[in-house]
Amino acid sequence: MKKLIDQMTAQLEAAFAAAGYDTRYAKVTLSNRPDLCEYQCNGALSAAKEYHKAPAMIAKEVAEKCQGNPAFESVETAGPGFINIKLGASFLKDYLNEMAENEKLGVEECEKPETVLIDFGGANVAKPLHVGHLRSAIIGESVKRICRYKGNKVIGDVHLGDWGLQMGLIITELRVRQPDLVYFDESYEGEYPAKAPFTISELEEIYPCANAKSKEDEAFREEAKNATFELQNGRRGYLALWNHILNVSVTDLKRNYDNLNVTFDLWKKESDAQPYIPDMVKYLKDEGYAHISQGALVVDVAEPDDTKEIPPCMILKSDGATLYNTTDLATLVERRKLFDPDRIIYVVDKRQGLYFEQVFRCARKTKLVKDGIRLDFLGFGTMNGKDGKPFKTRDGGVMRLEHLMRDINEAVYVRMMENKTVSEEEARATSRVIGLAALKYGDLSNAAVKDYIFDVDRFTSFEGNTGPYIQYTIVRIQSILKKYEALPESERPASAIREACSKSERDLALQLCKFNEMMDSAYEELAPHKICSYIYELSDAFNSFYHEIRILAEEDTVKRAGYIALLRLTVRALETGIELLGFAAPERM
RNA sequence: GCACCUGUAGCUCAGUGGAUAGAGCAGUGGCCUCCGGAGCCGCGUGCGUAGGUUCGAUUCCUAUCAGGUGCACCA
Repeated sequence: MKKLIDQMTAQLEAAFAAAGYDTRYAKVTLSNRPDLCEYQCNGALSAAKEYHKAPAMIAKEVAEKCQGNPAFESVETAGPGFINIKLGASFLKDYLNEMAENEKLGVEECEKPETVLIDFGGANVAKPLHVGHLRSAIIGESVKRICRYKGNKVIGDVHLGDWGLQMGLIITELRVRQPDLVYFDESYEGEYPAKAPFTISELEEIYPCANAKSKEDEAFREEAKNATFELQNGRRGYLALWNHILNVSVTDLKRNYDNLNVTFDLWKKESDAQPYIPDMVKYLKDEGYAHISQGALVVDVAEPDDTKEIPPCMILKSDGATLYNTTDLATLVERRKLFDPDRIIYVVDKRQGLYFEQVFRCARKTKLVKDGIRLDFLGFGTMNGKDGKPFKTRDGGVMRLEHLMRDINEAVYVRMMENKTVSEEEARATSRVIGLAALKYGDLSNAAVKDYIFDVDRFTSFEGNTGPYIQYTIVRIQSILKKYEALPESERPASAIREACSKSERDLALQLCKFNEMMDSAYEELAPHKICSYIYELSDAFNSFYHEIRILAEEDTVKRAGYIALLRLTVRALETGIELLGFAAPERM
């Protein structure tokens, strides 16, 4: 369905043409003076120069060509040459009814749907998820849903970190603790036990311990490096241990992501890309892309018009070992082979911006990726505490994601018990749904690139621009709809949305019309926060309408049915919005 | 040193080459015989600074200041 603003522009194009002006000046925009008009066109101002004519004159001529057009209630000129537009009531009503019948609320799918792979989550094996992973998961999930809504084939990949030094560290520490395990016996040739020799909580304790040790103990670090090397070269016992670590971790990660309502289509891992490395390195050498610099194998990626110095992209370290770059490049090769994506979006901490710039340039230059592929780096800022510094626990440690969610749910629960007389059991269950909304909306309502301040008190206060407010509005509308459905059928005549007859009703209608425009821009810019502000404004518009109009008490049953149709559309827009953000509304709250 | 990101109201954040820059919180004054008051309706403060381009700049460009971040063998 064509965006309302484009339909307006088409009308204005006809008027500009009829008045003898170029149609490129006809662009209609949302009014920034809602007191004067709903939409506006500023083209007369810019056309003035080309036609050597006063902008007000041009505006007047164009406005005259619009008179009598049923799409408009009025087209007037104002100031130095603004063209102010109000929509025709009937046109507006028709637009909404068409939107209501459309499965996607009028949002058009991409003309050329793409295969989009989204790399997000940032999880590592054997490390618990902490707040640092929160943004990647939340933003990535929403971006995934937005891209899918626009009709693309979208693949979400967690791309697990399972192959670096961390694995060597864990293996080495395990060896210190349990030297007698068969995994360390090189002469052992039998089957290894099916059960892991550790639990997830032990694993989570082992890694930080080993990591700390490696920073102080040179010998331990060397041993860990060696273990990493042996693992990567296929030492049987280490591979078996690695498998255990992987299984135990993934089970735990899935549980955590489930709680966040975040899912992945793929659970690929760094190690999956390993088989592609030898051929890739050979190719880079044979084709003359790579050369030795300071002992390491690198590909130059600097370009003449760079404003900054871009270091070369390293393929192999001077000791011949692979590194993160190698794996990421090999992953691109793997993805091309398995999925042939048209676009890959990395949802990663913005501090890795330069690094990804190198990788992307290298991949393009060496043609490891297909021509025309879009490689997007969606970098996000840091989540800070109230003091403006990176979010920490009270004693200065890294906050685990589980604990963060538990705290939020608890805060919501406490508030629910204060407010209403819901059963404890129901409050428990509902507080999880609301807590998730508070958490996600609090994050997503900020532009991703910016650092933002995470404030539990604010997010769980449930007042103003928050996830719970949106949920509340949905619950409220659903409650009205349920009451309406319970009426006898004879009192519920069929009716579509009717022409608005009050200011608040018209405002609500106008806000609904912007849905597909908003969606397109959220998609173009990969900007979930645009959905947040839209649904907030829509909730606001609904609540004003609700306070002004007695919906169920309306005696004219056809008129009442028209209101109900408007409410149904409103609640669909809100629910679609939160669905795209990655959370849902409870039945009651 | 070089580069990137960010500077908008007391606080947390939106926003735009156009007319009078918006929300929420906090403060404050109203609204429950009425569909859910987690709500609604009021009240006031701001585009870091200086130049430039433009009919018009908070937006684009340049300089400058402040905060954050990054600059090949970590990921």
